[in-house]
Amino acid sequence: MEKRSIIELLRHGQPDQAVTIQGWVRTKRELKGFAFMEVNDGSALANLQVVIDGSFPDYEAVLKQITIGASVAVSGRLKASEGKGQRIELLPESLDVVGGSDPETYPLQKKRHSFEFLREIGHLRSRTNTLGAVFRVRNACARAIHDFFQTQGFLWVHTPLITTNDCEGAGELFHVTNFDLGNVPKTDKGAIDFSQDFFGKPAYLTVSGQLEAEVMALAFSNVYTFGPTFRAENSNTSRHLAEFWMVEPEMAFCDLIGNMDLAEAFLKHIFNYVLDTCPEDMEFFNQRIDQSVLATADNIINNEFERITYTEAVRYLEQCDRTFDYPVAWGLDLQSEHERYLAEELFKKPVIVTDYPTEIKAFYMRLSDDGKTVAAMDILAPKIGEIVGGSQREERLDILDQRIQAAQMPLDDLWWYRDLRRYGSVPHAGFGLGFERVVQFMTGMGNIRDVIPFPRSPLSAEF
RNA sequence: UCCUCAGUAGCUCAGUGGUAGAGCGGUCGGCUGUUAACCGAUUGGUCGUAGGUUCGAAUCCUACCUGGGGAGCCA
Repeated sequence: MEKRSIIELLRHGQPDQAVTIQGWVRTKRELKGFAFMEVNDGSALANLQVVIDGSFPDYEAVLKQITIGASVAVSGRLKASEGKGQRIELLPESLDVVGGSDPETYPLQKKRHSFEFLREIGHLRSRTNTLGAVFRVRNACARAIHDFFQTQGFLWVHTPLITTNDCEGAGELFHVTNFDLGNVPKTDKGAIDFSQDFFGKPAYLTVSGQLEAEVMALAFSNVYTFGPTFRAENSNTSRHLAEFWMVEPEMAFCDLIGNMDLAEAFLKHIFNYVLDTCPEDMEFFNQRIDQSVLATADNIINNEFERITYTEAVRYLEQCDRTFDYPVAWGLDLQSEHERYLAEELFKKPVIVTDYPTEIKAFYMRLSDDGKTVAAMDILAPKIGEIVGGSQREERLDILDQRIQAAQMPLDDLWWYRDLRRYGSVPHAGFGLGFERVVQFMTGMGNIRDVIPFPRSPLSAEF
């Protein structure tokens, strides 16, 4: 008998087919003279129902071992189900309880648990319907990302996780050191002597692969990074993690329009791919988590994103009949409430806001001819807020240097980045996309800690 | 980090100054097709921690810890 995944049997299994399955018991229902056991192997949201007849060898003893969470291997024949709710079921000829599970202490029950509780049992929560669906969708998203870029000839480049460059401009950094923290070398003046540290200078976990991605784009034309990034911000929200994954494409010979076109096509592709490959999981989210999930996906796929400039956005906000907690004025950054109004209420779909004031954006963004704005773009999604942030990069060395100095950053540390503008500089652009936020947006999950298997956030890194 | 709400049985919660409760789960029993099965019984608690007020505190006060929601920062 061949081992089969449960998803394969649920979709294509035929009556009388001899199969072996391996998985974990989700639930057991005993009746007079026979019992139902539902087995899940993670391949699908649905379980395969195994019907154990009272005549099964050692029926009583076997049934006692079949508890929620136990692992089992079952061989037998499929048959058309007599009951409603499933097309086929399995009649066992042999049934091994591979690993038992004490029902007195196993924390998962046949009922709905709060996500807060499930986070406390991070090693077991992936065995639940919701988290299982989340991580299958997460996998599909990751595959869609590679699929999108690879078919368009982008090179996946691996940028470093450890960096000695502390001026990437985003957030607090985690230090990387092999110092004995109880006995850190000091200079004569009492400062930490980083010359004795592993890299001979301060090192950090990266907050972005963008600058290195630019290096690679100026050799391979179109590249993307996809990997973890780290922020030591003390952010306690449902949208922030200390360790999260980011996708950062970078295109040479590309301007802001090309950047926006790519970002929009990219998001549409991911949604299309997931709807295509995880229909049951998406249906589950739509029923149990957020009843707008499928409509949202449809909205993304079938509508053009609204494109407005920052200046227009400010005008919309000033003219609307809403009162905001934070002021709206040209030159001030958009607040969460403003972004939500634009995406959720005014346009009711993703909005791309472009051409932000120079002062509120990073040094590497290209200065526009008006001298007041930069070629930046943010994609604002309903409920999630900023899901994509990107820009055309400043390719002119003299202007880049002015911007670096205006940001009070040392030119020397960025010598290699500036060199890119000295040798074969080209207009280029790219964006960053928070991977977990896409999964959040896609699934409707309210807390970002529930769309990554092992979330890291302030005071929390247990599993 | 700020604002705000919460912490009581394994889980979800009720109990707002006077003998610690329910549902679910677990266990035992019943039931010949169940679907979060159903029916009956039973099990289960240092009321987040430390102080304080009071004859008496789960309940009121203070501090701290942890978690949720919102904000800032951002992706």
